[in-house]
Amino acid sequence: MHAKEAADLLGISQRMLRHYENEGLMVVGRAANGYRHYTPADLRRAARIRDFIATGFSTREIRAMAACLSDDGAGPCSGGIDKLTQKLAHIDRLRADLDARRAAVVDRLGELRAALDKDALVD
Amino acid sequence: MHAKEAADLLGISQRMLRHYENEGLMVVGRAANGYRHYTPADLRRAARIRDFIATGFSTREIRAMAACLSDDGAGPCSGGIDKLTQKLAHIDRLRADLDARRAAVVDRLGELRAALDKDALVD
DNA sequence: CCAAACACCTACATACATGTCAGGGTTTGA
DNA sequence: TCAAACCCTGACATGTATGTAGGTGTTTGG
Repeated sequence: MHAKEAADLLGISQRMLRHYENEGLMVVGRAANGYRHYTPADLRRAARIRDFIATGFSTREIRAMAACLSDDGAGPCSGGIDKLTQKLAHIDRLRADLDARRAAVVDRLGELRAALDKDALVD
Repeated sequence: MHAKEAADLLGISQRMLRHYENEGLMVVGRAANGYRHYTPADLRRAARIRDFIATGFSTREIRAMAACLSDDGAGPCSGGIDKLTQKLAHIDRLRADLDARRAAVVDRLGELRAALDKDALVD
């Protein structure tokens, strides 16, 4: 599949897709006319890169754990496990935090609605 | 507590701690001599910011959240129920996003560990 | 009282994600 | 065949995280 369709599917810009290549995170085949051709495997790899970046990894870090990117990424990805585990801790802390804050917001929303209802009665 | 101790506890640099302040993510009290004084609440807030940043959120995004999520956020959030409801939707999307990301990371981690175990058997 | 350790601030520097524009080729449908 | 829609490369631009260095005041242990 061509660049635009791939980018649209992944929800990122063609610019970023090219960026992944420039940074050595993936290699994409070309058609005779020089156009990039994204295979399903390419899409999965790009999606992983996208998620890694969205989760705060730099291209440098991602490159260092390239083995974690391929579908069959069994290889020496052990360094990646540590980093991923660390990242999990961050995410879990955030989740707990968001839960607590969400509860607080829900509470305040309840208060405000109660106040509005009371006002409505007075009106 | 002073800057160095706080930074060491949080595992970040004093530079970043100051950065959080410059970006308007937190306000830190000062002693008479001008030295910053970090309270336990400051430390918790800083830890949250640290985690948000480590997980790929920008100070801009964090700032936008802080305005409507702080305990006393009735002020800046006086826009009322609409804004809060909007924020709530935002938070819920974030939660869903973190859930998905976490699940993906857990899956990936499982695959990698399985692969390592298999390698161990062969050894 | 002095030196080491810390604090403060400003500012320059680097790395990276991303956008966008320029200039130029290719595909494709009407 | 012509225009719209794509593709490509390269370069410049911006926002943000983070380090580091220079210059200077403060604390504190010996």
